[in-house]
Amino acid sequence: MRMGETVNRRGGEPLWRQIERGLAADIAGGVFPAGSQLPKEAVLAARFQVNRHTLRRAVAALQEAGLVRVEQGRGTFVQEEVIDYPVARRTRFSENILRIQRHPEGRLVEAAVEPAEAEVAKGLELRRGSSVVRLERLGMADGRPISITSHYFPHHRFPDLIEHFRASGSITKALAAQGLADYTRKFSRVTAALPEAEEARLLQQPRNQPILLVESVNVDAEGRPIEYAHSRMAAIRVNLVFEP
Amino acid sequence: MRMGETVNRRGGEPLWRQIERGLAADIAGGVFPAGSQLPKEAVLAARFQVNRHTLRRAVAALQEAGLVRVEQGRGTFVQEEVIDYPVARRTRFSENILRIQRHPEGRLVEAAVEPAEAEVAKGLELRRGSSVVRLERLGMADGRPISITSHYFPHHRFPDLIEHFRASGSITKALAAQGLADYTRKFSRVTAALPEAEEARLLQQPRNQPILLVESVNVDAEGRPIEYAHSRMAAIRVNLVFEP
DNA sequence: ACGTATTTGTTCGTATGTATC
DNA sequence: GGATACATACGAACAAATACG
Repeated sequence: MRMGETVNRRGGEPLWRQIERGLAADIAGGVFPAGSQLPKEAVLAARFQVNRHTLRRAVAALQEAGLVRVEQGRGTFVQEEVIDYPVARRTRFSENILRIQRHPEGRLVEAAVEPAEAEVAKGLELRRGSSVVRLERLGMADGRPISITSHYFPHHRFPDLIEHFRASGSITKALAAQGLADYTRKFSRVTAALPEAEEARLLQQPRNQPILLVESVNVDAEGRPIEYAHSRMAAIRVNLVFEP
Repeated sequence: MRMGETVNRRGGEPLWRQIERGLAADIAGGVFPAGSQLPKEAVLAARFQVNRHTLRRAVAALQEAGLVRVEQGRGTFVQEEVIDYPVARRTRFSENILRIQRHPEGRLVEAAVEPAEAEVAKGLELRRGSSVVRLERLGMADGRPISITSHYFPHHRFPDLIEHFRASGSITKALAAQGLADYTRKFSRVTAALPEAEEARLLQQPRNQPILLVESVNVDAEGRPIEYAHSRMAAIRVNLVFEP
């Protein structure tokens, strides 16, 4: 039998507090991994041999402490660790993730050359319909999906970007290979929405948890826009941190 | 009978385009105010005396143009105008709203002196339980609620802040009256969530539309934290814009 | 937790007008 | 005129998401 499945009814310590400790230990110990669903209240109550009310008191304490998230009608979930994702003048995905001591990974979802939509053209200061390179990328930290980003670049300036990206797996390196030494963030525009089915699937998150929408433009040393990007980030896993 | 309720089947112009113009005019004219729900498809189709497909084609065009938002199972809603709320080193609510040519308003929801919670204490670099002033404020632009913000200040440094705020209605002025000439934003941390019932009520928004959570710290000229703030902003109405 | 009603989304099929070669 | 392609319009049925008791 696992630790924490019995309660001491004599020790003077409230039962719910013992259960709280037990569950907290299970979460910390990886018995219930981050993001996973806890067994339903009735099962846990039976396991600890207490009334459901007592169990609920313990879960309420865990929620207060930020360890779990209770969703009415769905269940109780282990709260994921939230990543502080820094956004500054020089914002590079891999560097950012490494900076916070995590393992970055990127997966190319799609790559294409296509005419620019209105938004993209505006961001890149091109005429609508101009040829742009689009890279669709899933960003991960420690194996968990963090962001889906659509990157757009002017095609005339970076004609072989897709090949370079495929070779290096890094946008910064691909841009360097195309002759761009450095670039900086001009602005970021942030809002939130509920994800489309496909976005929720890629980000491995429920559809009723919001995502952060980040629109941004990067410019070269002369201030000319070289990238327009549109990111969707899992809000349960990410805090965007802006330090001026 | 109102204009735009009949279609001309002879003029050569597609029916759906006439309907699109009619609805767009109704929205612009305030017949359907921002945020309101349009009559359901069947009703509109009957009103224009066309098939539901034809009506849907018109609504699709309106959605493409960003005038409405269609939600399966709920209905079609007039899209609210989105405010670009700038966040920079010097971020002042009223100045920001004025800068984007809108009329700012603030309503004090609550004011109190209380012991600091863990988060607040950390942000203000105080010991937990230290006395802090809390101002709960609803920010509005052109009469529409934009944000609910909990402002926290060290009580020992600003003992009469509440009175000064009640007198001037401005945090900047109240701080000035307490001897603080200027302050700047140290960082902003952004995430998103679905609103509590009370938050949705104050922000006059549906509970299934996310809010932006902004945690921020302002510091004085010497870099000492003077304000910790926790904002909840209606994501359908606000874009946060960060320019480094 | 579950069923029912409401509302939008999708997919058939059919018919008509218009522009092009 | 005829053949073809395409956009427009209507009808019916079913699927999917949501709201509500």
